[in-house]
Amino acid sequence: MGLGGEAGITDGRLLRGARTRELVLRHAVDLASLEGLDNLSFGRLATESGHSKAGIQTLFKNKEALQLATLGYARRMFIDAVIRPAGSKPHGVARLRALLERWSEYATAPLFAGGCYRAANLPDFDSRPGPIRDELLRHQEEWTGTIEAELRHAVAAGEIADLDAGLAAFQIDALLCAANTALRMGDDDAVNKVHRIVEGILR
Amino acid sequence: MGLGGEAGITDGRLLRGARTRELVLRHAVDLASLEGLDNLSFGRLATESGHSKAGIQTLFKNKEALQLATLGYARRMFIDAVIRPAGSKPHGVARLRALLERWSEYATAPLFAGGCYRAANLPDFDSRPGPIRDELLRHQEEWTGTIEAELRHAVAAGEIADLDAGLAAFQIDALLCAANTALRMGDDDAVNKVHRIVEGILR
DNA sequence: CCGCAGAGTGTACGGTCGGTCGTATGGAGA
DNA sequence: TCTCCATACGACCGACCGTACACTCTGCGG
Repeated sequence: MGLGGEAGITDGRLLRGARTRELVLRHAVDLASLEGLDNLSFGRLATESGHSKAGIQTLFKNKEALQLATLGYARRMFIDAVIRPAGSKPHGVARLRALLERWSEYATAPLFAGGCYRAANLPDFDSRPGPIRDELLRHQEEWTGTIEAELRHAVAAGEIADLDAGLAAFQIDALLCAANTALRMGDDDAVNKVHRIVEGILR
Repeated sequence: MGLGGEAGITDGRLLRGARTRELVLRHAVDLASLEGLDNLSFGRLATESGHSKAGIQTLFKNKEALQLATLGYARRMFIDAVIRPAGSKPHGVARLRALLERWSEYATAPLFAGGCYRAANLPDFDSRPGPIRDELLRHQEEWTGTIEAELRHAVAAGEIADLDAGLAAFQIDALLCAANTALRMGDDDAVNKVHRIVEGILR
């Protein structure tokens, strides 16, 4: 297992690095969802992972690279927790419902300590151009793209009435993000709200 | 004019304080919408406003007090720009449309340099209990509450079909927040998207 | 065996942060 | 006039930040 891509590594040195890199990233991803990507710091990650600050820095060159690595790891966790499991369902409303179901668990249960990493960090970086914003936007479009694709399948199969798939995907993602922060604020009914509204959209 | 509440002050000392306080808050509000409330700093505000760091600190005691003052000032700006102008329209869909129209301008034009201050900071503080989160939640409920009230008026007057006003308000606010970050990411069509979806909700 | 390379450590540097002193200025009120 | 008080300032503190440099250790390839 492991999301670090350490599968094909035979070199013991690189493998050791990949292991601690993943161990650190596991903490970093929680911190990023709790307090934001730019509240990550080498010193803090070092203390909480039992390594030295300089050691962490050799693994992730500079802070921006650390942030990008954290983003990549979070994306892989997201795919494993939400997108891949839904892949067993057939295209259309079935897979769409599976995606939303997995997303609800993903946003509720402590996969990330602070909820969805995208919803937590996109508003932070939407006014700061740069590689991190670009990467976040890429993840965002990847997610809304999957929703939109399943909506198109559903329409093509006649499972739901004809609609603007792109517009509906935008709408659904907006609901999910709002539900994510509502959950953090103690609104336990947020998931139910999304469920009701989306069922209304699917008629 | 002025949002600092310096209207009834006759004491020259307090009046001078209120003036620079407002001058500083004007900068603080832009910074808070651009980079978040906790990226505010006394030193930076001091440099950009031409005062000394200690001088700013005497005006706002704590950093937390500075953040709360900034939140309060942003709220007053929001009310002046969005809620009050719509007050001239009659209750129901008319005022609701006016609210959304003003909100679109509010999120597009540079009233706040980084867009809606609430949408920018709520995801930041949703996992950090404390007075700032509480205040943000209060503003949020105040806003969704006004939307919900107009929806109820519209239903009662028979202007729109019967619906769950609370649920619809949650939905509309979700769309507005999503549109706000979409605007920052360069999606010029975001406002139009919201318009189309909301018109669908109002049938 | 040798030399290279990556992981990991220790140390230091310059900078910014929030916060706290002591103090000076200048209006308000006695 | 004298006292009080809020504004405003400069200097300073300890903490943390990101970064850089000079190491040691260890496993790989020639």
